[in-house]
Amino acid sequence: MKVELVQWPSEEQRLTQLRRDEVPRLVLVPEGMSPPLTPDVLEDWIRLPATEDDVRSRVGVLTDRAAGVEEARVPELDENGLLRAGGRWVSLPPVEHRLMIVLLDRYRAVASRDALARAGWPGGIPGRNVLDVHIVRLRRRLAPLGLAIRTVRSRGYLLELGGRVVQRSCDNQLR
Amino acid sequence: MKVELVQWPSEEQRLTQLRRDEVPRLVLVPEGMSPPLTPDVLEDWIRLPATEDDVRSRVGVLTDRAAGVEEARVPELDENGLLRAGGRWVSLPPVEHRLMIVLLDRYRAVASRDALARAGWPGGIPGRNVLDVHIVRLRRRLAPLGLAIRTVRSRGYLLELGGRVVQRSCDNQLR
DNA sequence: CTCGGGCCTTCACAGAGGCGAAACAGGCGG
DNA sequence: CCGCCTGTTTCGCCTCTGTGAAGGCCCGAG
Repeated sequence: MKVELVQWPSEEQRLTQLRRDEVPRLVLVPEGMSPPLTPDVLEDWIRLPATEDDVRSRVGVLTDRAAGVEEARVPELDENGLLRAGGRWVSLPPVEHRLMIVLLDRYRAVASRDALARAGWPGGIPGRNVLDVHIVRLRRRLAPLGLAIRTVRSRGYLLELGGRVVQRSCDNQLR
Repeated sequence: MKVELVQWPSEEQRLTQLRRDEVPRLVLVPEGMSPPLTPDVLEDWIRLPATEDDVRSRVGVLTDRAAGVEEARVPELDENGLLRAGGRWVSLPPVEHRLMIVLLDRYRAVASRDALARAGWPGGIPGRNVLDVHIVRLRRRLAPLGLAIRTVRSRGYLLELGGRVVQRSCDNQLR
């Protein structure tokens, strides 16, 4: 991911936004101004005036760290129905667990409604609407992890990284 | 933990040592010299000459990060039932001691109710509800240490750092 | 263009269980 | 006698799941 350069303190609002979106950023601090400090590993700052090499150095380190964070965002599902992604986790109930196995197996590709239905209900699908409902529930559960299930009309569903990590509320979901 | 100041490149060997020991460190880089770069979050560098304030700022951030890393360390339990975590400790009664051994063994992963029951009562589980009650008691004892036991419904429990993480179903809340 | 119908999304509800937690009782050691 | 540890009972909330029903979106037929 690209590292953003932020003027301080003139672009304070933009900095807040970038922090919330977990975008790596380098804050440019003019002489005599005290820097904004945070333990966030995706943020660094540099005192102006600075050489281009020094800026490049700090940007490079931030890029490496962002790559590590990105790596951690790849979801993993364990045998207990625990889904981990982006350093967070949620537990999935039995049905959603089975659905997620299929979605992860086809990660970033389409999982057909049929395959999902067969995986979720090996003994036969109870009702025509059940799958839809469970997809909705799964979506809500996945949102806090930054994952999203996209609909591919009349084909199936597709699991991928969501737009951005949504605040820990279930009300605002990404569509 | 104290942040070490390292001259570069004269103290290169010391820097290697500090990296290996995971000691937070700030590398002092003379003008014209390129800094040693690493994605390690416990290391930072600053270009000389620098003001004392700037050094203090970077040292402060490193201190915060080191505190975070320290906090995240796996809790330790000795054979006498003394549990240490986050700089504090509590003593655990026999049953809870045995439960905690299992929880720590599966730290941050699910420990099944079954495994916990077998560990807590090797001679057989007295009642069907005992485990729940002891988990509640253990929770209360662990809270002051910043540890939390999360429920993974119908599967077991999971020990992790307590605090702000809230994991609930998104479905039935707030109607 | 407009209408009708798939195809999805989401809400509301109810039954069945899992779990949480308080309250109570017995035992043991100081 | 008092305090701590342990087991038991009980009450009630919350979760999981399936079902019904009310739209919304898109596309082809007319």
